[in-house]
Amino acid sequence: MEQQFNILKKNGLSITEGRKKILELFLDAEGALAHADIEKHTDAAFDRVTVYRTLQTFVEKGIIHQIPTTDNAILYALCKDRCEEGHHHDEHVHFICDNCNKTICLDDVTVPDVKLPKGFQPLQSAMVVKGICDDCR
Amino acid sequence: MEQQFNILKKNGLSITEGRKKILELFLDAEGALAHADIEKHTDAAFDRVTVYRTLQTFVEKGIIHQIPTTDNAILYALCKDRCEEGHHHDEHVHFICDNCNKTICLDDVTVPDVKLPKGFQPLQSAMVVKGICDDCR
DNA sequence: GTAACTGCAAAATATTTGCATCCTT
DNA sequence: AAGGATGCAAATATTTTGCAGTTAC
Repeated sequence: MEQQFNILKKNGLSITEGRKKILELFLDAEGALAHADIEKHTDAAFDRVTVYRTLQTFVEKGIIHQIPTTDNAILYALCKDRCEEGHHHDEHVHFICDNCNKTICLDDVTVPDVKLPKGFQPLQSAMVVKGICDDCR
Repeated sequence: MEQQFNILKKNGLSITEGRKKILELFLDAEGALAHADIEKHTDAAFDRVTVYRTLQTFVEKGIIHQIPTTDNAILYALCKDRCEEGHHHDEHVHFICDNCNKTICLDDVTVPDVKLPKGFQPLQSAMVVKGICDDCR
């Protein structure tokens, strides 16, 4: 069943090879992907620039979201149902393994609310835990 | 009182102009600084490469820590007492204002523990909240 | 004096932009 | 046919590395 097709259609995007392929990667991926991962997995079938533009489009449409990291490499991961255009609800925790370096979306672990100082209004929060993942111990 | 001097001394680093100046910036700064901020504030008095190396050294020594962001620009901020060499305890929440774009260390807000799935061993966690800061409402 | 630190040059990487061409609708 | 998407080339920006000269201790 062409899930990629539906996602693109629903967001008013043209159905193209590149978009379908990149979307497929995300659907298949366990965790999050960096720009470099995508280039690697598509085997240079698409121009580097196209990958940049596709990722940017997907983020704008709310199909994927960005995950903050401390190593100058933005990670991207599929949004779940609650993400909508222009308004992400990226409320699950991400785990980055220090050993295998994979990033895993812990969909079942929600980001806890924190009490902010007076005057701070939260709109979105993200949490990244580093450590050793299940596979690497 | 030469606080910069003490910090460098304590960490076994040579006292140099560049290090003192960059450290001073962090001590004065409200929030976190990006590499670009530092270059701007030092008015090109130091080589770009020196800034990179100084920041790297400070991170290694546990004087500053990196803050994850989603915009391909690592932010740095002074560590508090609990950071030690090679082992950061960056356990407070960071707030990024959608309006003024400043990043603020909420030193009093600690990152809550989350219950991870079986097999995942946490070593370090970071939390970033985006929204509107106190000054911008 | 010696080891550590810095600046310069240059290489390696990463990202953005403009434009002509091709594809989707 | 028209607008959007892609590829290519090139401009920018960012980060890393090597080495020679300088500085802190």
